[in-house]
Formats: sequence, C-alpha cells, structure tokens
Amino acid sequence: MSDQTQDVHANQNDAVSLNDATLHYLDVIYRLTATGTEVANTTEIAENVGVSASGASVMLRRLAERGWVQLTRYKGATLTPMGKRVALRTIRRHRLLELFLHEVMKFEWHEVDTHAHALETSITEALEDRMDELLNHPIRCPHGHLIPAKDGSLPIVKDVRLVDQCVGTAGVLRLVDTDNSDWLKYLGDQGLKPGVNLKLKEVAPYGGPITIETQQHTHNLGRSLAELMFVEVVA
Amino acid sequence: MSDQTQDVHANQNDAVSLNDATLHYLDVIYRLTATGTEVANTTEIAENVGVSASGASVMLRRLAERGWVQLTRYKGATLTPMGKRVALRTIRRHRLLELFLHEVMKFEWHEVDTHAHALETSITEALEDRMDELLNHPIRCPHGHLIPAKDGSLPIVKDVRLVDQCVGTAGVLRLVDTDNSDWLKYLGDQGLKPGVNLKLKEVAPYGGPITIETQQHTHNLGRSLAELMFVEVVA
DNA sequence: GGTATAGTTTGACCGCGATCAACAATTTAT
DNA sequence: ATAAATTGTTGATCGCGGTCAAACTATACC
Repeated sequence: MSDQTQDVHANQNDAVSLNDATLHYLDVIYRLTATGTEVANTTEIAENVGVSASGASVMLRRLAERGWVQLTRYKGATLTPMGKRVALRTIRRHRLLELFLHEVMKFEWHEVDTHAHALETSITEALEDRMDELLNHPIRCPHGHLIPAKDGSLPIVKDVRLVDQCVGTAGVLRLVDTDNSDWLKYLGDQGLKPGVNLKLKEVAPYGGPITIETQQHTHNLGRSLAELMFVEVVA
Repeated sequence: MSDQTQDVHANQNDAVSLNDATLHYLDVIYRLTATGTEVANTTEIAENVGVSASGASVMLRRLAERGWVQLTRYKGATLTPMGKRVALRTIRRHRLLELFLHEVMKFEWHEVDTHAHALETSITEALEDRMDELLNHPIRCPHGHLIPAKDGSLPIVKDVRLVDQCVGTAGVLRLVDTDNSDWLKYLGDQGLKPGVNLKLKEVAPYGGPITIETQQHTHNLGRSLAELMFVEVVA
C-alpha cells in the first residue's frame, strides 16, 4: 500500500481525529473561501486563526504538504477536496452544537458560537450523531447557517440577500450571517431572528438604511446589519 | 505584584484555562492518591496517562516547578493544595458530563466515561454551570461517584464497602467504583446500578464469591466485582 | 553488607505550532 | 517604469509534550 493510499484512507474517517490547530485552520479557510472570494490570503487566515502572518505561512505549507490545502506561493490558499470535507465536518459539528446549546441548554443565540467553538474539535462521533437525532436532523443552526450532512453535502434552500430585493417584497427571515455577538443580541432583542415574517418597505440609496416591517414593528436598520440578512421570498 | 502573587492569582480562576496535558496529569494523580495510597509513583502515573515512564518523569518535574505537584525524587508525587483544587474541578466537570450524557443524551452508563473524557477539558464554565442547573445540582455521577462543588468540597455520604458488611445486611447500592466499561455493562444488565435495594446473603471465605439478593433476583458475584460496590446501610 | 532487580531520572533528540526579524515578491501610486 | 507600500516567506529560536537509551537510586534478598 503506497503512502498516498494510506493517507487517503486515514482521511476518510478522520475528518475528526486531527488536532485542533489543523481543524481550526481548515475551518477558517473554508469560511474565507465560501463567500465568493476564490482564494484566502495568508494575512486574512492569520487574523482569523489568531496567529501572526508568518506563523500562518508556515502552517499553510504544512497543511499543503499533508494534502489539505492547495497553496500558491504569494497568492493564497484554497482547500483540496479532502480539506473541504474535513472543514465541512467541523462546521457540521459547530452548527449542531450551536443548535443544541440553544434548544437544549437554553443559551441565547448570541452566546452559542463561543461555547460551540470550545467543543467542536473535542466531541466524539457518537455524540455528534446523538445530537443530530435529538434535534431531529436539523438543517440550520440558530442563526440560520446550513448544517452540512456527514458526507459534506449541504441542504438546498432558497435564501436570497434581503438588500437585493425590491421594495414591497415579503418573505421569511432565514439567515443572519454573522457571528458577532453584539449584532446578534441587538437583532434578537428586536425579534429579528430566523422564522420571522417581514416585508421590505424602503431602501435608502447610496448605502443608506433600510426599513422593514414585521408583525409587531417597523425597523430601521443600517446597511451593514441589513446586509447580514437573508430571506426566503413569499409569493 | 510579584511573579508568585501573579501565579497564585491566575490559578484561582483557572482550574480551567490550563492545557489538556496538565489537567490530565493532575486528574490521574488525584485518582491515584485519593484511594488510600499516599503518593503516586511515576510508572503508575505514566500508565494511566498513557505515556512512557520517562515522559511522565519529565512532565512531573514541570508540574512541580509550576506548583501543582509535590515531588520527592525517586519516591513519588502528590498534589499541592492548588493542584488538588484544579484536579477536583476537572473531576467535577467529568462527572457532571457523565450524568448529563446519561440523563439528557441517553447514553448507557458504561459509555459515558469515554465521551465525558473527550469533553472535560474543553467545556466552558458557563456550560458547566448550565449542566449543573439543568441536572438540579446533582451530587453523584451515574456510577455513584461524588461530584465536587466548584470550590472543591465533596458531599458527605455514608457509603461503605459491601464486602465489609456482615451477612444479612440490607442497604441501597450507591456506588460502583470502576470505569471499566465491560464490568459496568455486565452489572447494569443485572440491574445492579446505584439506587437498587439489596441484601447481602452470603460471603464465601478466602476471596470467594458473594451472594446478594435484590427485589427480582439473586446474584452471585466474583470478589473483584463485589469489591467495587458501595452501599448505604438501611437499619 | 554487597548485589540483583525494579523503578526513576537524565540526556539527546523529535515534531508541532508558535514568535520575531530580515528578506523577497507583488501591488499601487507617481 | 520605477519607487514606495503592502503582503508573504524564510531562518533562527522558543516552549511544550513526547520518545529511546543510558545512567542512576532504592529496595529486597541472601
């Protein structure tokens, strides 16, 4: 059996039995490359992982040698298919944990990220599966992010950016795309959480605020907050 | 503020923000010294942590330098009061997790140790507290081990060794003192779990088996299993 | 009281994930 | 097109937790 074969084999199961640092880097790279941008650059990665740029540079080389990352020197990094599988597995665990902490442990939605992060690399597969059952195979975390299946596949949904819709559009809020605890707390306090029905009333030009209406209230949101919100349009 | 003062200060809160390895060693040393034996010797520690004796020896010196461990060269190690506090905090987390995994996540009592071990050094304090509330400030894990309070104090109980009792003694099973998954499964399958009422019917001499009676059955247990069992005697 | 033996420590080394300072490549601006 | 600014990599070094082989107690035995 060649070294390569052995590697691939080990990897299949082991989205998991890798050390914290590796999982953390892969997770960060996945998130940086998931949002349009083709490659993640070293500085970005370093900031998100919380290490110096030189530290990240060294680590990226190691990750590339081990086959998790596709690296172009002085350009940036992407995940290999293998790396992506591993990252999605960590993300699955993170989001399952978030939902579990919210639904079962009764943490607020703006608190769950921190606690889930502490656990995401430690939980056993059996516990991951048990949470999944207990929560009835959920497809979204409390913020609305999708929970990948164990094979890395993502549910298909109809989320669209709220700020791209025409005034008058009605829909259901499905995703608030941030981990920022303050923003989440603010939005949560306003009742702006996934599931709520809303209607887009006004969009001020030049990056100005938007106005939305829910059952109870009318809200004015700055552009940066509004841009976090994704809805499913209702005909 | 002197270095020493700073150290002590850091330690007060941080039964927690220490790395895995340190917590693991302290936990092992606590368990080895809790059961009568005055000091834990290097080889024992090494075996329980899962490293070579030389590795343990080096680590023990470090732990001693950092004030967690009292070390006498070529003799053995004990915990300092500080080390003991830290160990008890880890044990608290472990046992809370075990109970949580059993009661909430519905794992079998022989499975919980493994999963709890994976998590005990990662959970946040808030999660520890939330589990404690949710479980109603329990004092025992599923096997009956005591759950230390956050300050390290242990509940006072009246557990006595079953094998030390006279034939005819009746009591409630309170503790099965092992992590061995096979033994736990066997005893659990017989209904011999904490809470069950039992009566000691016979004790064969020379380390022979014992016979106990519960509501439903009569059980014959080998000495090694019987010695794991602790009861609260009923008058 | 010396000697075999079991247990412990030391020394040289490794891999990992970091740091900082120096240097190299790439972009951007003039 | 070149200089300046930004971004990325390298080299030397660190702390941590390990390994193995060799040297060193401590103890139990005769």
